[in-house]
Amino acid sequence: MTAAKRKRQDAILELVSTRAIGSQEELRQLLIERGWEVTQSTLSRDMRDLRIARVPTPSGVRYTAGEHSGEEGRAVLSSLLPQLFQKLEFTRELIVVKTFSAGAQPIAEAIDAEADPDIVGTIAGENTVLLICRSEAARDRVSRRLLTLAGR
Amino acid sequence: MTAAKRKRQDAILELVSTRAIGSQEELRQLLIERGWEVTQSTLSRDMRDLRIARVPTPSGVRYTAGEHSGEEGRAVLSSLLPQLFQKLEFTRELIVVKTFSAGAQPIAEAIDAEADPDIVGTIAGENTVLLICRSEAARDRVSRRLLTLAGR
DNA sequence: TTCGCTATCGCAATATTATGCATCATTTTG
DNA sequence: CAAAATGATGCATAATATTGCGATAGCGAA
Repeated sequence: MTAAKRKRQDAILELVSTRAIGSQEELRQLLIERGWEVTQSTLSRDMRDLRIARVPTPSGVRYTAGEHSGEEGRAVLSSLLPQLFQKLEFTRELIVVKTFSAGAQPIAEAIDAEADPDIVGTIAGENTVLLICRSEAARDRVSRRLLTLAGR
Repeated sequence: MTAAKRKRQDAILELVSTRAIGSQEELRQLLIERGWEVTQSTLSRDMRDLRIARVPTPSGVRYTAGEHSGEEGRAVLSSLLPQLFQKLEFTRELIVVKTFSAGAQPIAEAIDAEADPDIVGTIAGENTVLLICRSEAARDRVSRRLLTLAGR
């Protein structure tokens, strides 16, 4: 696997988990805008490699990257947050992180992976992550850090 | 929804979750063996209704029924809206749905349950639901569909 | 039952995705 | 470094999936 291919597939995963993409051709355009010029054939193969599923919905087809996808080399919080973070609110020792669609799961996993002592646990829905912190002080530390990592 | 269609879709869900099916044509054959004679077109529509995902793997394509399967989401929303919907307005990629008293929460939940890629997220108050859409085009699709489901 | 309406479905045309093969690039070997 | 081996990609085309539209079946009203 060449470096170029790996980076392109990273870009694909990021795009797919960030936006609602409806065809390989559409994905191709987005990649071209970002400097990756490849044909649909290649994307078809990339999609297979990455196990990206094609899900038909009432309002059109959408691609989604399942748990299988980024398995090797799990994404770190600092690369995920700027992409997926939407906003954050808190109360007491709880933090509610709003993400773009389908962003909650990967972010929660990345947070779990850090095993931050300030964080008791996480619960992830579709686009919302609930963080249970150790204390209100912990909540402050965590929320500040998340905002920083997200680039806010 | 006719009884025949419902039963056929039940059969499809069972087949898909029981076997490794690689194409709609293959599924068609299995259905024929079981007494359901329909064309691949119909199966394409059933797959969409049931949100059955098409997952490419190194060893071929496979269909999988996720958690979304079944049409609870649609059923709920389509039964809720005619009851609770009052009116709808929008601006940019936002839609404001006005409902009758206490109608916002259940409608927002039903919408969330659909995981429509056009919708970034929802916020529900007492009788108002704010829908954040992916784009203005998405907003158009969503608002049209809501009006239809509501019977307007 | 008969009429009128809506949902389903098949057919054919389109659109989208997958793949065989040749070619070009990259890495490995000697 | 040269040659060979392996990997990646484009092109053309096959395989699959989706959709517009007209036909028909199913359902409720009178």
